[in-house]
Amino acid sequence: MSRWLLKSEPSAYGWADLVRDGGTRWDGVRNAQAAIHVRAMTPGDEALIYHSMSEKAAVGIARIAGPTEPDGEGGKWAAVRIEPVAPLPRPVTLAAMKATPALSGLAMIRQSRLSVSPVTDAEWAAILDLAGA
DNA sequence: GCCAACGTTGGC
DNA sequence: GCCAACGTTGGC
Repeated sequence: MSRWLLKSEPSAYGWADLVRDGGTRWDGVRNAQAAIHVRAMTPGDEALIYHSMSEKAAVGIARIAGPTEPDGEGGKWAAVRIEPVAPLPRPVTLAAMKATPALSGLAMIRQSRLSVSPVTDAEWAAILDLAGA
């Protein structure tokens, strides 16, 4: 099982929307590197939902709920269905992640514009620890 | 509001 | 195929 981080602007679509909907099709990714990550997802993988811009914090855990599907014209891009698993006991801010040595290599930190990025097992554990889980 | 990072577009 | 110009994202 792999682990991921999905970035979203909460005013566009956030954790609360995901919970309300019971799941959603995560589409509209229009970045080649991010699309590679989407295509690498398999059902059962887990993903942190991170709110960018105003909040800058990871807020919940979602599960990849289906196989990746073509997205966009000609299926050039990829989308995947996700479902909410649980909110983090407390949000983990970007500042907290940056202040944690174990997370210095986190893909999202190294490349802030990447909207879909991998999270290693060790990084995942460190983030859940910060979340009080 | 500004700026850095990065991607894309279009002229040559 | 190169590169300048421009657009977008997202942190600060």
